[in-house]
Amino acid sequence: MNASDFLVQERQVRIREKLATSGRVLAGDLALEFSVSEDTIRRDLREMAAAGLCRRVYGGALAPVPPTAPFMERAAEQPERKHSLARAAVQFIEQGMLVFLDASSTNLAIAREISSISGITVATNAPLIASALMDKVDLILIGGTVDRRVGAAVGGKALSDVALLRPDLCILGACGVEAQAGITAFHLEDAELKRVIARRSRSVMTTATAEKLGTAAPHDVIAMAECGRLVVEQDTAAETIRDIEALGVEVIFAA
Amino acid sequence: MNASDFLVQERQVRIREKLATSGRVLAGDLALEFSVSEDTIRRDLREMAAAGLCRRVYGGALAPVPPTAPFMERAAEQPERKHSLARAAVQFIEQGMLVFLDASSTNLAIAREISSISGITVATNAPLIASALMDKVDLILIGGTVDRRVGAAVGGKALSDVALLRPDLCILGACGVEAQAGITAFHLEDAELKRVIARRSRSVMTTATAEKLGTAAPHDVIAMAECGRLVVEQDTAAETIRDIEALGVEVIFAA
DNA sequence: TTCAATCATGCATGTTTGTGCACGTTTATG
DNA sequence: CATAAACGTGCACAAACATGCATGATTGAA
Repeated sequence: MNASDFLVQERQVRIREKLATSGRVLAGDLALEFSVSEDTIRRDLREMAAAGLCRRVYGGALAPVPPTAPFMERAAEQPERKHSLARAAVQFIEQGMLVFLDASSTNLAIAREISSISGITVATNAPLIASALMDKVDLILIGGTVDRRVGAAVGGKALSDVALLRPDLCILGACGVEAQAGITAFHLEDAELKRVIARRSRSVMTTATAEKLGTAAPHDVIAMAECGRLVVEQDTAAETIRDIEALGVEVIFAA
Repeated sequence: MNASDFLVQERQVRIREKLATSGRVLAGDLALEFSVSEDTIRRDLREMAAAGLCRRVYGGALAPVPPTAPFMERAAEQPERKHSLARAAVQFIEQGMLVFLDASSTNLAIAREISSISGITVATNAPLIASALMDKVDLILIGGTVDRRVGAAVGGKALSDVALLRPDLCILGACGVEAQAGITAFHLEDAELKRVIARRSRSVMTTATAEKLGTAAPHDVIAMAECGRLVVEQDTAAETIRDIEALGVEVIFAA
């Protein structure tokens, strides 16, 4: 049947190779190249996307954005979903508060949303978030060596600096959120900083888009139970929510 | 259908790149470049604007600059003049250097220009400059309380942090540059920080657009003679240049 | 071998998405 | 005020899409 017969796995490996080299792939081209129907290619791509090996787009697929990519890149990904999470999160910020905003694309959305509130102070280790807030609120910049992947200062200097703060509210950015593993970061230094500031804060809050929920990442930050509030999307699986609420975490639904 | 077919996402990424480099984009040009109708381009731009990735304007779009400290408002003023100063200044940055970039609109232009150089480390107290450099160079962020007028950290914390650095090159932003008064800042804390970092640097450089030259501001930073190099525009008055060169400062003309 | 179960695939179906065009409105500029 | 360019919107159409189903190949146990 297959003129140049490929096993499914072979084909998908070839697609991955093409993605790695050119960064993009068209369904039509692939169908022609492997002499299968576009339907089959689409099935492949769907499968691969589910495994995080590519990003499905209309017409083909793109190389996956590495989760360690500068978080600004990810800010563009699902703006309206992040925006609704941000709107929900911002409601917990009250006048007079000292808020710590961790580095994350959703927190950047929060920073943009924050415009209306006055009389608050925000501390952050992320230059992009700081830029967005500079002329809106009183701002404390956490310095140190900037990690390119995280997009924020995370070194020893940053650690000792955040240890001087005592925020009323800490909004963590998370790589993954899972009932057992807790809130996770991508590397150790980032996790360490998140842990320190979270422990020093009067309350801790996190936002989680669907794809982050249930994801376990290598380094945990704090146990789920230590996070007071979690903002999730409306259509989040009821089971996931039950697991998290069972730990005493207040789950907030974004509009 | 598409002669040089682009996926939608690819096109938008390209537009973002163009925006990042040139700061502006015309709908007509883009339509031609990607061989789609202007309607499509407009839809893209509208979408991107909704995500905060650009600002829609009549005829095209501009790079997003929602935040701007007072000093940054001037960044948009005469982009091409600042750009040429920046190009001239960047040539003095060499591989392996530790460069301190002070808060100023011209320094933001320098940060944007710096893309090509590799193997350098930049330290800055300005979030906007840090944002621009984040994924280009090794970055040291100077923390502290951010002064809204300056657009950078200038408090006691920032002061003690810069005292730990020993840059090869320090590029100062100036409110005014005058042979007698020297390089001046707008308020005391800013001046103090500039002075400390300038004294600690192996070499000091400043850029001055025409309107800054000869301007005396309330607080001086360092005497003109302590500044090794001054980058000025081509059409600067010969008399001004003579006064400054008389103090042993090397004057560089921007192309 | 034989038969059933599983799998990959193509095709037909109805749906969604991106795009261009026509229309009337807004905007910049002389 | 006049004019042309840029604009937003509704509409139409084709391409890309998801899904269900039929088909033929492959596998594994009887």
